[in-house]
Amino acid sequence: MRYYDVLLLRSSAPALTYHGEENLQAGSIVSVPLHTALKEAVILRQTHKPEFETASIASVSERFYAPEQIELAKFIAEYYFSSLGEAISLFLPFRKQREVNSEKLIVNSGKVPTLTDSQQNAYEALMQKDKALLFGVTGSGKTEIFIALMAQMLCEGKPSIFLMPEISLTPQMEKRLRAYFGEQVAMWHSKLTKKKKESILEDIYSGKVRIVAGARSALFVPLKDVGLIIVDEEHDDSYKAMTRPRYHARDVAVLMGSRLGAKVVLASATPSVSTYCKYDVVRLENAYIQTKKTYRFIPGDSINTPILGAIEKHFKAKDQSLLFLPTRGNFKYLYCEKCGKTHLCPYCSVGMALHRNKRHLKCHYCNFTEAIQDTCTYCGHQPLKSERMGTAEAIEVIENAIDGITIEQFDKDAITTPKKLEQALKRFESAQSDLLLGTQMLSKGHDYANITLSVIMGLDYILGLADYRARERAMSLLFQIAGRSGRAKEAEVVVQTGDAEFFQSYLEDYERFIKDELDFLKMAHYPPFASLARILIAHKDESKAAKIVLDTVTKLKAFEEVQIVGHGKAPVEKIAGKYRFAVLLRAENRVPLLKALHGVDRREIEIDMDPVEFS
DNA sequence: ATACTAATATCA
DNA sequence: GATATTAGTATG
Repeated sequence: MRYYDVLLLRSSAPALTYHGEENLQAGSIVSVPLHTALKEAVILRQTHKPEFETASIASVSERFYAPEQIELAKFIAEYYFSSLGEAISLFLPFRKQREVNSEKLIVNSGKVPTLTDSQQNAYEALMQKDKALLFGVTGSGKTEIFIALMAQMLCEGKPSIFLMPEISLTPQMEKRLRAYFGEQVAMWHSKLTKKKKESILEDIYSGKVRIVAGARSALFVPLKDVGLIIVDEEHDDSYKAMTRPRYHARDVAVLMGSRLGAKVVLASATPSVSTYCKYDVVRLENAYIQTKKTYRFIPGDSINTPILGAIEKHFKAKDQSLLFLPTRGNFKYLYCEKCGKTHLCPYCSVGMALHRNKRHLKCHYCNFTEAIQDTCTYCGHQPLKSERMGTAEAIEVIENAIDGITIEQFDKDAITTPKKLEQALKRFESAQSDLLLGTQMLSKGHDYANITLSVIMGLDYILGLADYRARERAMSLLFQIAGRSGRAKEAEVVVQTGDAEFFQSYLEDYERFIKDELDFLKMAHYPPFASLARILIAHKDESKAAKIVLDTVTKLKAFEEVQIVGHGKAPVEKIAGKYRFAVLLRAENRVPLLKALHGVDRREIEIDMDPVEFS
C-alpha cells in the first residue's frame, strides 16, 4: 500500500493523506472521498503511513499536472499567499498521451506579414532577447510583430500564448490572428462554457491548436514547450486577479517565461512605469505618417460651453466625435475647480477621500483623517468641489444643447454583451450616431477611423484618486484615448483639466513622463522602488475584526524592514454584513516583506501582494 | 473549501 | 428541554 499527500483542488485546506495501490506520480489528478462526497485532488508527493486512519483514493484521472506547473504553482502560492491547492487550480492539466504521435506535422498557412523597416528592427531586437518591453504608440504596428514572432515560433515547433485584457470585448484581434494562423488559434477566457473549454482543450491536446490568445487565464493552458508569451497592453490593471490567488498575470508571465525558457514580450503604447524600469525596452518607431492632432486644454469639470461648442462644430460639419468620462468610483475627492488639483494626504501623496456622512476626509493608505477643507492648498481658490458628472447626465446635457445629435452610450451600463458592443460600433461606423460617449471602455482596443474630435474629461478626477499611480493612470488614459482618433483625418483633442501644464509638457513624449514619474516614485518610496502589500480583514463582529488587525499589526511591528503605512477601517467599512479593515505595508525589498507576512497567522486575513486597488 | 461538532441563542 | 443558529475546527 502506498500513501500520498494530496491537495484538494480549489481548496484552502492543507495537504491531506490518502492511500492507494497504484504507484502515482506527483501531479496525478485523483478523486478522493472527503466527508460524504468525492473531491478532485492532486498528488503532491508520496509519504509514509501516518498515525491516523487514511481513506483510499477513489479513482485516478487521465489528466495530470506537469512538474513545471506544480513548481510555478508553488511560487504563486508563496508569493501571493494562497494555498497550493488554490494555486494549482489556476492551471489546466495535461492529458496522458493516448497513442504514439500520429501526424505531428508543423503546418503554418505560410503567410507572414510584411514588416516595415522599423517593425523589422523591433522584431530582430525582440528575437535577441529573452524578455523585453515593446514600446510603440497605437497604430505603430505591434500586431504584425506579434504575428511574425508567433510564426517564427511555429517554424521552430513551439506554441505561443498571447494575453490581452478584456478578451470578450476585442473580437477583432481574433480575426487578425485567424487570418494568419487559422484553426491553430484558440481564444480562451474564463467565461467560455464548459463544453467550449473542453473542445478547445481537446484541440490543444491533439496539437491542432498551437496559439492560445485570451485573458489572463489563458496563461495557464496546457501547451507543451511554449516558446513565446506576449502580454499586450501590459499596463492594464485587469491583469491583476482580484480573487485568490491574487496574482498579476504580467508578472507571472515573466516568471513563467524564465522557468519554461520561453520568450516574453510585454507590449504597450503607454507602458507601466514599473515595467519600463525593470526590463529592456525595444522601441517601435511610428510606422505610418500620423495625421495631425491639435490639442486644446480647457478648464472646468462639466460639459461647458467650449466642449459643447466643439462637439456642435464637428457635428455640423458631419464629422464624428468621441467623449471620454471616467467611471464614477465609490469615492469622492475634494478638488479645485480652478487649478484642477486634488486635496492630497500630506504623508502619502494620494487623494484624500471624502466621507461625507462622517464629515471628514480620510487617506485610504495611512488613515490620516482631517476636517473637510474648503480652500485649495495650491492656489487658495475656494470652495473645493466634489461632485462629478456621470455618463447618463452627460448624454442628457448634450442632447438638450445640440439639436438632432445622436449619442452612442459606450460604457458598462450600455455595453453588456459582445453583441451590444458590435452593434454600437456598427452604428457608429456607419455614421448612424454622431458622438461616442463613454468610459474607460473607449480607450481599449478599438480604432475609430473617422473621428475628428476627442473630448477627454475627468482627468483631474483620475489624478486625484487614492492611488500612488494616479498620475500614471491619468497620463496613460490621455494617450490611449487621443491615440484612438486621427487615424484618417486631422483631429482635434480637447482635454478638460485644471492642470494643463502637467499634461501639455508630456504630450509629445510619454517616455519623458515615465522618467519623471520614476523620480517621483523613488522619492515617495513607491514601487518599483518599494514593495507594497495590503492586508484585508473582514468579520461579522466588528470588535473581533479590530482585534485581528491589532494582533496582526503587533506581530508585524517586530519586523524592522517592514513599514506599517497605516491600518484601520477599510474605505468601504461594511460589505455583506462584514466589517472590513485594511492594513497597508511597505518594504524596500520584497523578501523581508514576504518573510514577515509568512510569519503572521493567515487564517482570518487576506493578503494582497502588489495591490493595484486601494479602495 | 467544506462538513462536521461544540457552543450558544431561541423558543414554547 | 428541545431545537435553531452560529462559531470553531478538523478534514486524511
